[in-house]
Order: sequence, then structure tokens, then C-alpha cells
Amino acid sequence: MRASKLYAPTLREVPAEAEIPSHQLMLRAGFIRKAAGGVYTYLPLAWRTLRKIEQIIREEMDAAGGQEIAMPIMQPSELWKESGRWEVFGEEMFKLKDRHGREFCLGPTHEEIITDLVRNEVRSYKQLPLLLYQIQNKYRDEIRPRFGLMRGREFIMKDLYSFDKDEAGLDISYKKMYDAYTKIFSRCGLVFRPVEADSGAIGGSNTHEFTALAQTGESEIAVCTKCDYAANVEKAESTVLYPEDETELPLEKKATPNTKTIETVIEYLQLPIEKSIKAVAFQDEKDKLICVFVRGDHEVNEVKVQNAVGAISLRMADKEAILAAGGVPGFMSPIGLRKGTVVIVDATVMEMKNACCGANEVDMHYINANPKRDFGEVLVKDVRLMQKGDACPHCGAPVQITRGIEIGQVFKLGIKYSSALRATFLDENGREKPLIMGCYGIGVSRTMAAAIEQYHDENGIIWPRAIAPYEVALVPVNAKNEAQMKLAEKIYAGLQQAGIEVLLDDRKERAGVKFKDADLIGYPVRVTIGPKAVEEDKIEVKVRKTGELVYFTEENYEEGIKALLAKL
RNA sequence: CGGGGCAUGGCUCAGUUUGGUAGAGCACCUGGCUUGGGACCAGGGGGUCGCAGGUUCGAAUCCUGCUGCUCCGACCA
Repeated sequence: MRASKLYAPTLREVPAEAEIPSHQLMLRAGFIRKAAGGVYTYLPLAWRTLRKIEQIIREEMDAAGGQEIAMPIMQPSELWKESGRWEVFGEEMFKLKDRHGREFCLGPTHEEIITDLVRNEVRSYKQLPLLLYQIQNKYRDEIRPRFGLMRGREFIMKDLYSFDKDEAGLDISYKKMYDAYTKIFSRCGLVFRPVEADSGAIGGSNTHEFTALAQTGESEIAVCTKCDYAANVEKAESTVLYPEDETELPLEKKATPNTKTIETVIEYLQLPIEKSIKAVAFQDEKDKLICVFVRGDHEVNEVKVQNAVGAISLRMADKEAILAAGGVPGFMSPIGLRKGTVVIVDATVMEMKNACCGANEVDMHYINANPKRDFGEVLVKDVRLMQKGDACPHCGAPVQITRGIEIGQVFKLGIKYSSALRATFLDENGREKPLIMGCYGIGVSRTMAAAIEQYHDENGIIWPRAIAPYEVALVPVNAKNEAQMKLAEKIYAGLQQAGIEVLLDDRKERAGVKFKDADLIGYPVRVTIGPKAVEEDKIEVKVRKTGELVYFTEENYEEGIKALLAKL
């Protein structure tokens, strides 16, 4: 490719709308342009990188026994109503109607379509296992699209669905995908961790997220400092903390004026924060009130609460709802709430001794509350968020909290969709059974963004070789110097013949401009053709990542560059 | 959905407070000069100031409504 023909408009200045490096750099380097909030056009450079990522995915999916198909983006509402997810997805789904008033949506995912496809065609266990996948656009009407390709409303995803005759088969399919994902992200050159995760709205039992480590990531993960345990904090099981044993003192009510927050209460009562109990009230999608109590220095893990009560969604409770249950906002207590109110007490709170909690009266708190003695009938669950330094549930060593970008997820779905949509087969004994399913996604466009988050510097992107749009930028320093241009053309042809993807910067620009653009776009290797190359047969090669300079001759530059690339 | 902010040429922004008929840098076109890290000189093109109303002799500027973008929040009672 010649730079004079390449449509890659680079920007000197940072567009005002972009915040994080990947978004800024993709705009500046001429990879993407925005069409609407969370919707982007991929320009030639981005498209090349995306196709490389897709190709790596295809190779590994095919190697694992997957077959590629293409399902519709526009999907009929009937299937979604049949599975019950027309409502579950709700506002997050783009819905539309045809001229006859029939309802459709733009697919946020494809479980319904594929289950429908398979239920009509698969009859026998002899046809299993079956692994089908596609690489395609997905649509989700995010509350707040942001960070460029990181959280778009239209994005590219690879999704594979596995169908097995039994759990053992699902375990094998799951393992195949888990291993394939590890290979894919390794080949893309990313630093990542598979982490245990919550299964969320998609449903299912067992799931891992593949998370690219990056400070700009939106998901928080807990990583053990000793063993290989890693989990999304939403999922991470917190261990129960036991305080030192104390004699239980009698419950006592105390006036605590103007102490609506934990900080003010402990300040007023002169108690350590570990002696306080914090209340958070939610309402589920049916407006049912759920009161949650955690230790003052802990945070409520909403996902755990949701799972504990089987809610579809949670929001902060209205004042009215709290009052109706006998609670007082700011001074809520498990003691004295109206009978029938759902109360969840975190397992660690249950072990506390002589703690302080609200008294369900304005400006009043209890001290010396002993949950086991005083709280009565309550639901005891692990509902707190794992924090830095908490014990690893596997080996007990302290965990670290770090951030990452979720680039892939593998799920064991079981029979959730096959039973809802009655997708069955006949087993060896002629018995009708629901198909055992798994689903496995990779955010392709997000993976590209994640790579940039991990590999960039103040000058631009630094692509891992495997997913770089071009491997080599060939830069003649002076476009008007015939000898330089002639040599550059010769090397251009030579590199192409050697199977190296090369971009020749033949633009009539000054050297500085071409160097800046090469750095910004992030070609792994730059070959400079200047006076040294023409007069001394010294072909200068610069490695983008390290800044290292190497010189080759017309005789050996092909092998030399190949050897350099092999290391990137 | 709640709360901020913004909307002026392709990009980054000034001008709005105090109304008087639109500007800078970058980018683009022409010519010259220059060529190892985003040059320079000269000339030039391009904007109904987001949209719709209103006030006024006169509106980018004041008022009303709308739209879009963006940031924060929507768990810590």
C-alpha cells in the first residue's frame, strides 16, 4: 500500500470528545470516525486490524471444531417473547416495527435465533456436539456509550454456541473454548487474565471472563497475590471475617444527633468503623423493598444481592418505601422493621459483637448490637464487595484489586434457552431431552481498543505485530530525491515479495511529518531510506516499541526485518 | 433517568458578560523556497455561528422551546 493512496486522515490535535488513549489515538491516527453516539465507521487501518483479529479468532474457532455461520441482525420479537427476554433486556434493546406493525429488534445477542435454528434441525444425539459461531455486529442501546469502541451501541462480536447431549459434553466444549480463548488473546499479544464472573442477564451457571488488564478498564477484578485465583469483584466470594471474641453487652439505644452517615456516627460515638453496620435499601423490578446490611467499611455488592433474592434489576429504594416498612432513611436498622420486610445481613455482620447500628428513629442508634442475638429472622448471605487485602477464597493470601477490560466471556448456559424454546433431541435410549448449551463471546472491536490501551506511548499506538494494520512502514526521507525513491521502490517490492505487509510512505511530505504519522499509527517497524541508505548501503530500521535502531544492507534486509518482526 | 457543560469553516478554540453584520492557529488550494522529527514566505477558497420561534432599527451575542454531543451521578441512608 502507498500512503499517498491510503485513506487515513490523521489529526494533530486531540479531538475534544475523546478521553481515554485508545479513543483519542484511534481518532487521531485515522482509524475511526464517529457516525453517532457509540456508533463508528471503521476506516481502512482499523478494518485491517479488525480483520486480523477476526482471522485469529476464526483459525482457533475452526481448530476447536466450530463452524462459521451468519445469523440475522434483525430479529423477530416472537422468539424473544418466547424466551422471556423481550422484557428482561428492556430498554437496552433496539426495537423497531415493520410497515405491518410487526415488532423486531436489532440483535444484542443471538441465543434465541440459534436455538430456534437448532431446534428445527437437530433430532438425535448423533448430531452432537454442535458448535456454531459467527462474527457480526451486535446492538445494545447503552445508557451511556463512552470511550469510543470500548462501550459502543454497535460493536463487532464473535459469538459461538455449543450444543451437547449432556453435562460432560458441555464441560468438554467449555474447556475447548476456554483454551481457544487463551490462544486467541495470546496470539493478539494481549496481557489478560481469565477471571471468575457472575453470569448476569444471559443466565447460566458457570462463567469466566477474559479480561485485558488496563487501568482504564471498566471492570474491577480481584487477583490473588499468591495463587492463580482471579475473579470479577461482582462475583468474588468474600470470606467471613471474625472479630476478636468479646462478652456481649446489653443492647442500648443512644441519641446521636445529625448522624446520617457512617462517618458521622462513628465520629460521634468514638467507635472504630469495623464496629458499625451500614444499611442500604433497594427495590427490585416489582418495587419490593430489600434492606441490606454490611459492615461500615464494606461496600454492598449489588449483583450478590440481586442473586440472593432472584431479582431481575435493582434500584435505590424510595424514601416512601423505606418509611412504609418502618425504616427511617439514615437510621435504618434490622431491629424493628415491619414483619415481612426482606432483610439481608452480610455474613460478616452476623459475626460482629457489640456493634452500632441505626434504631429506625431519627437521630437514634443502637450500640452493643449483637446480630445473632438481636436481629431475629434474617437472610444471612455474602453480599459485600471484595476489597483489597481480603483473603483469597482458594489459598487465603491477600487479594489485589485491579482494573481490566472485558474482552471475552465463556458461559455454561445449560438448558435455560433450550427448555424455554423447547429445543430437544432424542438420546441413546430414545428419550427426549433438552439440548445442553454454552455460549462464548469475544468483543472484537473492543479487543482492538484494549490492545491500544495496553500498547501506546506519548507518540501514538504501538501495535503488537500480529494485529498491526501493516507490519512495516517504509519511509523515503525526501520524496524528491530520485535515488532515494528508486531504492525505496526496490525495497518495497522486495518486502512484498518476502510476504511482509508494508506501507510505502510516498507522500510529498517532509520527513518529520512522515515520522510523526508512522509513530502515531504504530507500525511495529519503520524502515528509513535516506542518504545513508543510498550512499553507504546502510538501511536503517527502527523498532517502534523499543526505539532500537538496526542497520541492514541491500543484501540482508529481508531476513533482518523478518527476524525483528518475529520477536514482536 | 437526575445534574452540569458545550454546540462558531474539516480540527482545536476565541468572540457572547456590555447587541452594531465573524476571527486565530492547524488543515486545504496556487506559486516560491525547503527536505532526517508535525518548516518558511506570498496569495487564495471555505462558516445562513446546532434547529425553530421571539425581543430589537439591528442578534453568534438577549429570551423561549427543541435537538445533538459530552461529563458526572444513578450502591455507601
